[in-house]
Amino acid sequence: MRADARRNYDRLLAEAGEAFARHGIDASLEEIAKAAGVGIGTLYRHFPARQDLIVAVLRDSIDALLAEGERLREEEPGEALRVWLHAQIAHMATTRGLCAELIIGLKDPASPLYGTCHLITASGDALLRQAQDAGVARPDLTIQDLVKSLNGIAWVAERFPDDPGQADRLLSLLLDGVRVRPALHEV
Amino acid sequence: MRADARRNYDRLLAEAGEAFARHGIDASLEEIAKAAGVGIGTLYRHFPARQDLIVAVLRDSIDALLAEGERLREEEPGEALRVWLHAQIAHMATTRGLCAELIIGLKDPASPLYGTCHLITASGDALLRQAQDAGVARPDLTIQDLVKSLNGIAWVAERFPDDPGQADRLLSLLLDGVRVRPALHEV
DNA sequence: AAATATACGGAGGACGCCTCCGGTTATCAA
DNA sequence: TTGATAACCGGAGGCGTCCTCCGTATATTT
Repeated sequence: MRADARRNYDRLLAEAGEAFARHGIDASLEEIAKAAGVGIGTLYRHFPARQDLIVAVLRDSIDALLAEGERLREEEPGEALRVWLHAQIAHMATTRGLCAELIIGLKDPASPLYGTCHLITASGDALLRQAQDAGVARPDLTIQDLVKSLNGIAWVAERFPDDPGQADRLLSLLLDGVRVRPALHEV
Repeated sequence: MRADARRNYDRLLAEAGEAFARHGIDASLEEIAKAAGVGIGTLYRHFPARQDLIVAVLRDSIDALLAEGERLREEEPGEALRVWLHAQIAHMATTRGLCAELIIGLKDPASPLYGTCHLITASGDALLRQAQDAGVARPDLTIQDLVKSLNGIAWVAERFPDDPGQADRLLSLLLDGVRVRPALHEV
């Protein structure tokens, strides 16, 4: 990689991080290029799709999340799952529109986010299974549905930025359910 | 209202219904105007904001939903709530992007959907309270959080059109919770 | 039939995405 | 040091969408 290319790549990454944080993940790519002092063509050469830019920006925080998932396997299963869920929600709350992008990455093998999303899912799957084996989580629940519910919660919370407790309340509801007495074999 | 205006209004409504059903609620307004054989200016005069068009298109189905809510007050509380939740989900699944629009209408008093959304919420509130009084729904749950969860589920399901059971599974999960034994006073 | 209130249409400015290619520059070999 | 060349850069331009504005046309009324 040529030195000038590297320089531009780094600048773009920095400005993209800034822009995503400020304007959400749909920030204007032309703005990002301009802020990086680079033509729009250069941005597209380095990051052919918006998702490529996203994965690059998020790499560090996602690595941290995966490490946390690893660590939690040593904890008490029920609590480990709860903490993991909170961590996921908190991460998605980091950037407006992120949950929408992640849910696309979850189902579209062509998305640059596909691999990452499935690593996260696998990380959660281990914790869910532990909880199920310990008898503290419904045995018929799949990690796919759990992750989707999580995305849904993050999506909702994103729309109520004035209510900081929103995501936690919805997550608690998901954990405990609407019904007072759960009826496992009713549905 | 002048006769030609009325004619154009009706045509726009019909074409909008068609377009929303086919392309989702973000369908191009210029396309709708063209399909109705009308200038874009005419569309904007009749429906200054996209939401005005949406409420007009949805009026009938929402009236039906409200009537159903009314009817359900006569049923057994727990079952009534469950049916109502399913009906809401089914309605949102009608049009791609609808749940996103509704959740905006829920919080923004300036939105043309505000009134409608709160009528629906009120309708659900009656059923939730009945269920709570009957001891079959968590007493600390608010209708606001319940409706938001519903929107989240609809949003997720919208992204998995190939999985028709998606919404129902997530709704069941919401009803019964992740945990096997709910811990009411734990959170 | 004339007057008037009402409604129509689409040009045009703004913005965002993405492609394409003529011009520039870093790098390496001689 | 000096070409040669492969790699890289920039932004104009085509496209689609939103929304506004105002000169023109037409329904309605007197």
